[in-house]
Amino acid sequence: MRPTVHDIAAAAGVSLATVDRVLNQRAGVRTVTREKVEQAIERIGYVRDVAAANLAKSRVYPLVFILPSGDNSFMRGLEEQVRAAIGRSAVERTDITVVTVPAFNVEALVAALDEARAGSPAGVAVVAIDSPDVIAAVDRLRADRIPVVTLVSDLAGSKRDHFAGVDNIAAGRTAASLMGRFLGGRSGPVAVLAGSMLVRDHRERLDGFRTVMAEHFSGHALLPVIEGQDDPALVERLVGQALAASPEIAGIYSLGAGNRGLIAALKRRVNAAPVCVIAHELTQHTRAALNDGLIDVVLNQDAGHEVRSAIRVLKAKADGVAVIGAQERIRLDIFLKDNLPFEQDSNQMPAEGRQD
Amino acid sequence: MRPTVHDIAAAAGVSLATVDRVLNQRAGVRTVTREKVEQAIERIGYVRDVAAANLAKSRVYPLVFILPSGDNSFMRGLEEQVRAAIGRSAVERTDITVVTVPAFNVEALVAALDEARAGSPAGVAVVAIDSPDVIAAVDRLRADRIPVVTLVSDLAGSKRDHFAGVDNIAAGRTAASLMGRFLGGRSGPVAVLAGSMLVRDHRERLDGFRTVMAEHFSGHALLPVIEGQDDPALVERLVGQALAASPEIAGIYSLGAGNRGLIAALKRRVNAAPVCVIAHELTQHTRAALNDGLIDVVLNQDAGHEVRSAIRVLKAKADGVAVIGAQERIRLDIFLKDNLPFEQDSNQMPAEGRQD
DNA sequence: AATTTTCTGATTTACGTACATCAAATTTTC
DNA sequence: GAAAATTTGATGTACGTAAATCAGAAAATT
Repeated sequence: MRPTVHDIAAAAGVSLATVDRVLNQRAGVRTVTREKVEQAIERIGYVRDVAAANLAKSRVYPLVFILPSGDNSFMRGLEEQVRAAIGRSAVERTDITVVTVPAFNVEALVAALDEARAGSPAGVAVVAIDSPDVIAAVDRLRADRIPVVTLVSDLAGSKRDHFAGVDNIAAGRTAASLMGRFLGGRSGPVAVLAGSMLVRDHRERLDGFRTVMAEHFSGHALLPVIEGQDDPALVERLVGQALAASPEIAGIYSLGAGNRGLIAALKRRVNAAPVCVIAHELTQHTRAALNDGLIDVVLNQDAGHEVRSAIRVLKAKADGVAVIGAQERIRLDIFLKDNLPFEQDSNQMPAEGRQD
Repeated sequence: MRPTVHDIAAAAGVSLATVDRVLNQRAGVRTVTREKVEQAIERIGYVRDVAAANLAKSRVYPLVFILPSGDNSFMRGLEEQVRAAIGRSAVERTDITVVTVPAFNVEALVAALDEARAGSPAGVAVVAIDSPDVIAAVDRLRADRIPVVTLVSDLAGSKRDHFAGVDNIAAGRTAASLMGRFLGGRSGPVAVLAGSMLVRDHRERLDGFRTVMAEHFSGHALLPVIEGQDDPALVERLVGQALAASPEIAGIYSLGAGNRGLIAALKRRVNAAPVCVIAHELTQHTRAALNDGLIDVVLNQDAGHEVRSAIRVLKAKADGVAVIGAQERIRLDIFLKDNLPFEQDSNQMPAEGRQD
């Protein structure tokens, strides 16, 4: 049987009330007594029963998720996953608010962070923009002891507790490695398509990609980066221009969003040499393009995992409790046509999960 | 506020005791009354507070994990992950027993399954061998209403509740796709190294690999499958012979274990043409070989995820509760040198997880 | 209509922790 | 050494559910 607070009291030779004062860091305990209790806890190996504690506290975790608005498929998928988590809030004791702010807009994001802070939630998850103002806003939250998790794009230099997203430098390196090998003997330059250099994830992917291309595949020149602002229409226009200007392009690495535009531009090409295309994020568009052979590789981060991980971490931080490190590492999925998972409605409960 | 059992009682106009009888399917409630209560539950949207229920029940989940013995690195890693889970058992209310049986030994596995059954645990997780006797043993467990999850290798045709492992056909297809593209223009046959055709995961990987090679890369002949019994010494000998017999080999797909032997055989080659090597499972050996350029790709399944998923599913099945489907899908990791995760001791708690 | 059987209600205790109150004991301060 | 301040103990209630007991009501059987 697992030891309880009563066992601590007996082992330390004090009353239950004193144990409670020590456990919940309440005032009114002499240092000697406190140490006696702490030693007893150590000795008998007491671990607080979090479920019972939460029950007694009627604990709920008010959380705020701040996401970019707009019709970026990946971000909408992310939002959908947050809403799925809201559906589980009764079970998970969460009370989640979703706030959306215009993409790449520092001011709006700072305002949203400060507003979240005013509500003093148990934690905040945010898709960060890399800017000193945002860092300051995040640090204000931390100063109020509100845990913060960055989602998808990290915020280096801030005091955020955790980053729930993939290693974007590794993602860029992987893209380059696959690109170089898939191109094999073929020659020709490689184009890079990004959203904006304002967000850290895009910058990091580019860095990783450039490094490996230069190191191992220097035969392929890199064309100047195309910044498409994650906007399909703009992307389509810019990629069309690039393909027209350099018909000998051998590969395209799309490290941001707006892939609908890329796919449209690729479809318009006729009788042209094959291009190796590597893109990010598995959406209905990239999935279809992968199946059609228009895209060769999709690098993906599982939005559902990221959201669930962010929630677990925020709850743990709010309780000052440990986290299973390996479980919270978000992995980079590499999808070829051959290992595409079956499409599934993320809100749908699996048949196997029904009550007997 | 979330509705409780008291609210059901009030809404249905019955007593708490009756509600309890309905909720816990105890006898002594007329059908009409039962329906009245069920409707009330539906109407007010009651969800059982699992934490409180478990507390009241002092519920623990005795689970049995049955794994192959031997020095297969992946299986030992799996066992380590189970032991890590045992370390969390106080928090997770589990009581896990690990049983190891000789690999590829149907009789021993059946005996272990029957012994587990005798202890009437809350669930059993098993690395299955594909055999009618094993199917029968699993179905005996299910007949006793003991949930069964197959781990790593599935057991088609059995009544197992769930499979915690990767899609091995997709894994084989992916291996072939990468192999074909990495070989690019190069010619030469491809060798396949398996452990045993007794286990379903190996057969499925082979099927997937053959299909895609035949479909898209028929220029590369497939040499007869080498069965190395997952034994490094045997593998080294057989691969050495194969390389000597067919020096023009362009690629090797190792779909089983015993990769230490493969790596040793590769290292012994000098002044030979490059061979594209794709192997399964990230262990210290394959990791080193990947870094050294001896192996090009490692396909991996995360043992920690599989174990945690198996536990979650078994607990959920034992409680007759739904599971988040997407969370329990075990993904195929594709590792190149460039996206290798940092090595980390799986038992080690991350610094960030410590108490403040 | 009387009896047996089956259902339902009322009530209590328990799970492990949190939190509050009040009295009693111990220290500290002057 | 007495008064004041601090520390500790004893006790009870609460969280939401499980499970048990026993009395009483309703239904089914004779």
